[in-house]
Amino acid sequence: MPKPTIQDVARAAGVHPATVSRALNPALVGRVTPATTRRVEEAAARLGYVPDEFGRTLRTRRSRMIGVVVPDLGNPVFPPIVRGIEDTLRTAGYAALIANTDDSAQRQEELLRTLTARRCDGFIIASSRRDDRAVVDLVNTQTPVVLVNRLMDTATAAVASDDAAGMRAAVEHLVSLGHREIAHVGGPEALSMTGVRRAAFDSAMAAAGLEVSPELICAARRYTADEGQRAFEAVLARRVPTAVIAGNDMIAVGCYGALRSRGLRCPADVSVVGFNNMPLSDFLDPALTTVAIPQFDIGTQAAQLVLDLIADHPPAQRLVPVSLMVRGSTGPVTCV
Amino acid sequence: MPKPTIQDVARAAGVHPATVSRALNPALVGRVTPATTRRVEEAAARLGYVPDEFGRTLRTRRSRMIGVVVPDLGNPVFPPIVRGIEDTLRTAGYAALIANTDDSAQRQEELLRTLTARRCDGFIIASSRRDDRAVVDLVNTQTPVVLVNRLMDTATAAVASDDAAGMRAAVEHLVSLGHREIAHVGGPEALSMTGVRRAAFDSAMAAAGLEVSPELICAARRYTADEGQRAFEAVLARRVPTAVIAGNDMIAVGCYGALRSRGLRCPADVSVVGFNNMPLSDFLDPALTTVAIPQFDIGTQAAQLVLDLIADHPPAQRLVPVSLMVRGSTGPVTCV
DNA sequence: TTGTATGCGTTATCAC
DNA sequence: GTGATAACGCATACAA
Repeated sequence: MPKPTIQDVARAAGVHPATVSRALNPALVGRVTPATTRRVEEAAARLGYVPDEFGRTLRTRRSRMIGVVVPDLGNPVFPPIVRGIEDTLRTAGYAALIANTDDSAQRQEELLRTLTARRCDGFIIASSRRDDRAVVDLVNTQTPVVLVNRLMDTATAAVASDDAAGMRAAVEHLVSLGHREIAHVGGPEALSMTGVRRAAFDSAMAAAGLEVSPELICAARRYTADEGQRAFEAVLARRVPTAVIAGNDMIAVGCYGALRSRGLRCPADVSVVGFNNMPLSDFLDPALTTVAIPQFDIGTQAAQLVLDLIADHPPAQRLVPVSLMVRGSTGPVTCV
Repeated sequence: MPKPTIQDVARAAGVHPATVSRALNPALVGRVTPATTRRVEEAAARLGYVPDEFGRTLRTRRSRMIGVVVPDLGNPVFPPIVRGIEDTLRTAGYAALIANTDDSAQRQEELLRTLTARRCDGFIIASSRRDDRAVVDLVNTQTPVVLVNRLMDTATAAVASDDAAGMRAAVEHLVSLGHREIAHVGGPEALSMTGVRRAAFDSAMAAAGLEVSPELICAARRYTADEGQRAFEAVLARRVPTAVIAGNDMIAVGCYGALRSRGLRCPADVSVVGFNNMPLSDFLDPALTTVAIPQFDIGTQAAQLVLDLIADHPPAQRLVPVSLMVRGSTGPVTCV
């Protein structure tokens, strides 16, 4: 038997469909007599009626769906964020439509088109390129958009980790261990996060009175272990630093690989610091010292911000605090 | 300006909306004159018209959305599966609506209700309890359902890893290293996967001519590192085996923790084998020997199966091959 | 308090 | 080959 509609309930309760709609709408309590309400509720329960979100969307022009755009769910930092988003949205009666861009601008544009065609009420975008026409366009059409880990301008809602503070803490930690030759392996230049963390690295180094040596800086082509390894191997071929700060934990894992492939030990020869505190980073070999960002919380806040935008609140920005998790991958400089 | 509708395109092209629909439908090529088609396509391009999936759903009664139900996206084994699903669905013009159950039967029931209210065309369910009324009901209503890692009966489409073969390979590997005292830490009894892997363990042990000692068997309350550690600590308090096979990799990570907390070394004192080959399992300390299941591929196949069901193919079942990844967490029994 | 009428965007089905 | 029409399920402004 097909799913019962509001019509079926109306027939069963001997009332008009509109009355069923009102009786079942908690916001309209008092506009229907208790007796009628009870009859309707009974009929609905008996038939197993669940209001069709689709019909509701059609009428209200609200789909209660949020498009969630991430670079790659396979990167362990994103699942906790997505869970935070999903839990918060579900509690509010919303659903998340998740899409992966693999950092491709073209793919992202397609996805946003598709998600728009599905009438998403808003977007949470955790995948931000520097030249993000598609996102700018979206914001300009008054669509609720929340950026994750990117502040665009004050008119756009966003939640981001305090990367500058994190980078300072990382550099200070390494300096306190005696390091002065500190490398940085960032991600793809096209992503805004890369620039933010790179700039944070530069100023943290300057604040510590250290020079940033150009030959100790490089960019992985993606935020993955493979590309991180390849990038750091290029650095090591030029000069071996005493420590490296990676653009994120996956790149840090790649740095582990690069060190191994050259017979260097971590942290005895080179200390490694990651970024994000992704799941399992504490179980790596060695356990990774990393700048912890509150992943689940970032997801929660992003969801809350997009719900706020939908409720016509002005766009807000949140900078969430980070903390350095000191583990086994960093140690004092060993004299040769 | 609001999103253009088919009406706007019709006006701009000087034709009827129905003609626009036909002209833009690749399946109906030839039913509209080339000249008209070109006029329509030009108007659509000029206005930036994208057919509204919502209106289409209303009319065709097909939402092109698939509900994807997983226990917890935070478990590293699921993101690759979900990516396989999502990539395949997107290529076919479908979208994935993802929901986490946290292994709660009640939550799963709610989610299925919600997803049904959103008119999902089908479901991929990777979260299967033994007593899964909600899923059985769903299947009975002729809704396309694909189970992941659970075979229910021959009438239900499913894709599962060949856990029996994997468990045999794990036991044989340990036996070849001289192990005879092999423990098993499974997951919650209520989940079907737990029973499957437990039974596979029993028969693999029998096939190797080994006794299964009841005091070396136990069940974690969840498939997490914390619960795995707690469960294995209980085993260790009774008797220390020379090896343990975990119900999945997160439990194996918990076993690492339990060994450490008792001052035992892996693999010198106790060898550990995991299940799933989740991301980063090769970067753990020590690198985890584990039964590898083709996660992305499982997702791809699950998506294909649900699309097949929607296309009215009969339900198919796929048993995907597994392979044992031998790494640092297993070694020969050391004589005391 | 309840019933009536309407429209959301699209496409299948008919009629021309 | 193209136009007209109806229908999908619901919520709301308006009428009774």
